[in-house]
Amino acid sequence: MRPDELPRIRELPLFSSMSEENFLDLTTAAYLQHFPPQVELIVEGDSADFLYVVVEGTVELFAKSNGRETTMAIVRPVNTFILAAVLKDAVYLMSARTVERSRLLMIPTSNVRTAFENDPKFARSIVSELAGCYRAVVKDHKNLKLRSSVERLANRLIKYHTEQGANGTVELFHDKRTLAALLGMTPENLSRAFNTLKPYGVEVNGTSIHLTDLPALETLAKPNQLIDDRTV
Amino acid sequence: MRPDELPRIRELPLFSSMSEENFLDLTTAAYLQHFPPQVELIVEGDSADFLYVVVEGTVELFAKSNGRETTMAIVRPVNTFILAAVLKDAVYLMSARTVERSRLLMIPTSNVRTAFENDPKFARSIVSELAGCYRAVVKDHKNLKLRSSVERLANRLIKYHTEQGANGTVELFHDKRTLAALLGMTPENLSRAFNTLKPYGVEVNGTSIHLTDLPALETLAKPNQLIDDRTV
DNA sequence: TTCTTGGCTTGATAAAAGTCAATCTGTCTG
DNA sequence: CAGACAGATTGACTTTTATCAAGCCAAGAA
Repeated sequence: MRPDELPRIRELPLFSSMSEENFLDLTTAAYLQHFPPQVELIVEGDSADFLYVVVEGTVELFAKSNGRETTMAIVRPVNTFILAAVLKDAVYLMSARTVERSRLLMIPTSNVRTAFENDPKFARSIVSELAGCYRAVVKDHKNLKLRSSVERLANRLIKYHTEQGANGTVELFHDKRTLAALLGMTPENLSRAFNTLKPYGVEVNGTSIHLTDLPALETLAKPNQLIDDRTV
Repeated sequence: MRPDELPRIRELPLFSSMSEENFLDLTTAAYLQHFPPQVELIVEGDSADFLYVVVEGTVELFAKSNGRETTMAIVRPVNTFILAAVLKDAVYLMSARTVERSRLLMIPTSNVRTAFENDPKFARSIVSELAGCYRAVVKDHKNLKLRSSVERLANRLIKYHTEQGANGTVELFHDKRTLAALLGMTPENLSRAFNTLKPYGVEVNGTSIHLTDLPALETLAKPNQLIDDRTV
């Protein structure tokens, strides 16, 4: 890893409170690497060798069963993935691939666990990160079980809109087929869901979406903090 | 708490490796209490006051949104619930109610976090427990996104069958409406799904189910370790 | 016993979502 | 520039799932 990149990593919530010594132990063992788009980083069922941190780019977590495939999550900077498998020394439950050219920090499993034992503050950060991941999946699960596909799309648009500055425009950072899989529906159905939302002020232009009647959209979507708010 | 009950708690994976001193600190602050059936223990949105451990009985975790309700999980002895909310000092994402008369250990949030700071071995157990919870939800999510309702039922029956000794009989420890909600379908649809499975050797008798043709059922269900195996 | 009750099942129907095939559209490439 | 291509959309249709209403059945109460 280039030494000038260390400070950026150091600032991440996961690492900011640990001791300098333990941070160096972790990072000297780690790799910071570029990957081209569409590279399979890990395959579900393999044993966990590295903890991954997305420093730049986008990573898709997906899962397969019985010939079907679905997107589980999109990981953007700066976030980790497959932390739970690393901590349990278990096999991955999800596969991961890069969506675009990405820069990833890869920390060997054993170093993560050593740092966890030696540095109580790092242990605290790990737990906070892991609990956050848990709560994110619970929210996804509630979303899927309690809402129709049109409602999921509407709420997702409102969520992105808020996160992107609430200026009337939403930019999708992944293609629509991925959005469809993320929302648990087919691409065809996503198209139709967008049409259903047209009367509620949703104007689609490729990956750029204008929301011209947010109150109407919210009336339909009925957003719920305990599902849609990332920070809760 | 009665002193003769301490040893049983002590043996739980979550507590077995922590120091005697810290264990006593935790348990003197905790309450071990009986609850009748159908008591609402916590409500989603409330802030996390206690970590709960189901010592005896059954607890249902559920969530509501926009007038709809679904079962998120059934917690049986000996397991914890809402650990993530406690560790993040956040609000509950799920509500909980007793299904039958149950005995629960309630540990105040602040004591859990103190013990986490003071006892590295307890911290290790907490992380293992939390990672396990995370992986359980990921499996549930995969189950819901990658399978039809009949497949979910078939796999659930196989799972229970394995866990209960694989002797040809499965006993449901919750009523069918709860099973339906847990599997993400309506009670009517569960009834029909059981009918669909009749040709595959599934004989229903109230809450007791016989599996007379496991190979056929497995051919239909296509069980997947990375979804169905609790221990992976 | 008879009545009531709640959970379960069944049937008819409707809505939601998926599938398949065809078409469109913008981008890339030769 | 034309052609190829991938992603997106649309239409027709099927399957899956939900909804609503009615009936069944076993357990508990009078």
